Amino acid sequence: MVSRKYNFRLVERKWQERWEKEEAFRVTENPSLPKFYCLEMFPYPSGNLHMGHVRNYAIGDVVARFYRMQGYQVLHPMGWDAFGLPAENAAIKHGIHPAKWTWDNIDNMRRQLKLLGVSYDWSREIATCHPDYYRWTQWLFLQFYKNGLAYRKKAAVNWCPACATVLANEQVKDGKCERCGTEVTKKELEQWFFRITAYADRLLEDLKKLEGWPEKVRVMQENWIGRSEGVEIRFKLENGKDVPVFTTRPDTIYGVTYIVLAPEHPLVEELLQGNPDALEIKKFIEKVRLQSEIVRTAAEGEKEGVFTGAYAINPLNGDRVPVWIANYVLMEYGTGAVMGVPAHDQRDLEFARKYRLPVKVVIQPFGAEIDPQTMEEAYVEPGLMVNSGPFDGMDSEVAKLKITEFIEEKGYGQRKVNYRLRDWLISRQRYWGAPIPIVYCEKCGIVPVPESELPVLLPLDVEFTPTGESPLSKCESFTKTTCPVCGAPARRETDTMDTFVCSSWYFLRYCSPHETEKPFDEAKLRYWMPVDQYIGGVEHAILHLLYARFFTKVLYDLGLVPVDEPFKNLLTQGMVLKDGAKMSKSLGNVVSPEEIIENYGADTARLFILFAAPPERDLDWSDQGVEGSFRFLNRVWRLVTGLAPQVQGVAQFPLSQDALNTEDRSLRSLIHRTIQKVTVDIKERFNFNTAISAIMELVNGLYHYCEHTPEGKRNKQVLREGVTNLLILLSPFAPHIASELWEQLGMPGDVHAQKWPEPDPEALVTEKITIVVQVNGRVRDRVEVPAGIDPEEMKKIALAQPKIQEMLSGKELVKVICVPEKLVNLVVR
RNA sequence: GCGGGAGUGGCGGAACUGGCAGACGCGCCGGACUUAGGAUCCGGUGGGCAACCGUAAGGGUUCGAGUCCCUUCUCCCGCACCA
Repeated sequence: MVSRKYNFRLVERKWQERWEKEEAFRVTENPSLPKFYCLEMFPYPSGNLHMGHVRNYAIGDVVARFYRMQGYQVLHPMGWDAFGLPAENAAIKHGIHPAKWTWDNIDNMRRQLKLLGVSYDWSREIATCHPDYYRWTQWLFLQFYKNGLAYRKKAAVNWCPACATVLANEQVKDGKCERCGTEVTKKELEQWFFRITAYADRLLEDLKKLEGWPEKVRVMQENWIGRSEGVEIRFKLENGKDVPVFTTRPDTIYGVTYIVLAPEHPLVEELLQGNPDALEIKKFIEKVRLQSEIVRTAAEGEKEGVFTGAYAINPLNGDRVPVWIANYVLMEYGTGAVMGVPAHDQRDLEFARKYRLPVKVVIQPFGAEIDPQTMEEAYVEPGLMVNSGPFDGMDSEVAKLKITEFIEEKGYGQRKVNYRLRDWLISRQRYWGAPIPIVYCEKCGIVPVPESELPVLLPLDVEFTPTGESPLSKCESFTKTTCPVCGAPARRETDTMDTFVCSSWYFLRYCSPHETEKPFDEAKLRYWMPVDQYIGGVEHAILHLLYARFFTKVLYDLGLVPVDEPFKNLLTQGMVLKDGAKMSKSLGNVVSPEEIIENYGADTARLFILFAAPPERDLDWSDQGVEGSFRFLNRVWRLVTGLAPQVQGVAQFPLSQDALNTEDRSLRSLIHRTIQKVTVDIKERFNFNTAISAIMELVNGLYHYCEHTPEGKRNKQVLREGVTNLLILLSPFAPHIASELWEQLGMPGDVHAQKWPEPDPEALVTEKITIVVQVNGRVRDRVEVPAGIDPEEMKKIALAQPKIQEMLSGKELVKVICVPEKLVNLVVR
């Protein structure tokens, strides 16, 4: 029985229920099949799906369904990045417990995801806030700790007053909190760090392996890690102490006219002893410390400094240079001290001019001369060495190496590689996160919680106050404990872990989500890892993607994970915009996925979002575009239901091309060209928009065939071939309607379980082709010729065309270019 | 400033290694069917009456350039006193 109208609500509900009941997308390891791990970044359970999610999961589902039909064992899981601040804010604002808020949100979003019809193996669902999960997050923390990769230190850290917690460097954007936009301040706190800098080199080096990643993301990570090679040189202070400075320009060392320390530099204190201006200087230091990150690190920011009264000796030429303190030197990078070379460094020049410090040129441009008195811009290019003792006359690029060698020989310093990357601050003064499994004992100090006592459970009966103070620190039943080593009364760590810790290993957990003895089963990791295709927003280019790589490398080194890179291929999708702007409540341009699904169905929503733009590009939401996609699905529905009586029960005989007439052949050719195009577009190019347009052309072609061929004369086998392939090709994009029509045609099995078709080479062969005839590069005529035509023959035919003859009369034929089976270009004068 | 990407009809976007610019869709115009059509089906649709002109602008290479090279402009994204 065939229903006439496309009732998407009925169709979608029916198939969603069936997939759920049959657990249609559940997978297990099957060593006899090739595997494919398709992963989309799991969402934070904010409560509702937004269009960005729909796009992300629609893309992922096309990939997953496609590979499944290609015969792969496809792991396609979903879960929840469920710890985080919004849950806590909801608790403060509405008095709902973060746990309840989170779990309710998860329920709602799971429901919405199911409305989308994404082919997940729901049996593998995980939530990072579940004790069965965060137990292993804690366990991993302990492994890091045992291996010296988790440590505690006091440092000036980023503090977000609004979130009332510290932040990692990666989570500060333009001096503002990446989450809430509040200006970040500095706070001196003792905090937990992960030693990601120990992996800086490998994180950088292995980017080269990630050929399946967008160049853009690799470059961003490269810049973030910020490796620079240089020399650390010790300048001697007059009190006998050494000040090491880091420079990438040892060739400019003879041009040093002063030394600058960061205001936080440990030597500052003693340098000021006995200085009558010490009070003034300390005031300056205090002022700089209070300067926000934005002011202090703005490139165009005013450089400010004070003279300490002390001098240092340049070890290479014995110059006595003043030691200054300035706001533009950062304690966190290098040694917290730099050598000032105003002639060859723009920042130093600006500083020197302001404070009337001498400028000394030590590199002159080849064939030119710059004057230190009048120069307005530092000369940073290579050139000829001058004023540099034994190195005079050398090319500065050569001198760079020679001076480095000289410094090392003399013991003035050594080569050094510095990174911009800092260690990852993972402590958060918040409640809704994985507790750091550490106990502080008066006698034993920092004591890790024994693995057997994990998880350190988050207590549920805590109080939330609007001040944002960590509820854990006030929860005595939690903080009061005994030392696991000596049994004495002890205090628990009350900070929780950055949620990025939780998301740094979830892709491993999916491989064995119910494992109770360990975080993951190695045999299963060996089967599934790495993730073959990872899909998500580019906003995680540094944060999550760098952390996840770091975790994978650490776990690889510990022998726990068989791969050292987690994500083989990465697709970063563009944003979903409305009227050219990001969808936001304040702009009032939010389109709700649930509303679209309600009015048009999930298939339409998915189809539109995949058709409107290639995945990496931003996509502007268009209500009319949605209408168009909806119209197309209706067109498919009418076509297939209309043809059903003609193709039902028609056997799929091997077709012989010879038996077909011209129309049948050309339809068959279209069918197979479509198969070819859709396959390539999904598999090799991720161009879902063009894949869908090819399917649309097939539908147009089928309509066209029917219009021009009366029912009695239609070739039922070709029609059947067309309609069944249409549904198969459509099924990754619009799975519900494809499933329903497949069933209505009486085809055996489910469409999603069909083998992905391969184009028939015989059908792809066309006997006639149209070639283009150009005169002087301009198209002048088109001729139909037999395929496989000899180039000489092509030329002859081209020249014989009346139009061409006419154009050529009275001209001299200079040259004939022939692209076989494509075009003939006649060059005339 | 440095790095990455992008500029193609009224709009979203096609065009693999240089070889018919504008596929497909939206919108618009016309026709058919209709009591009606905002449904559906069919046809048309870069500009110009034409020769011709058209892929941000200018130059170059080539028989031939949206595609390759040089110069410039605009927009988006990332990083930004990192020594």
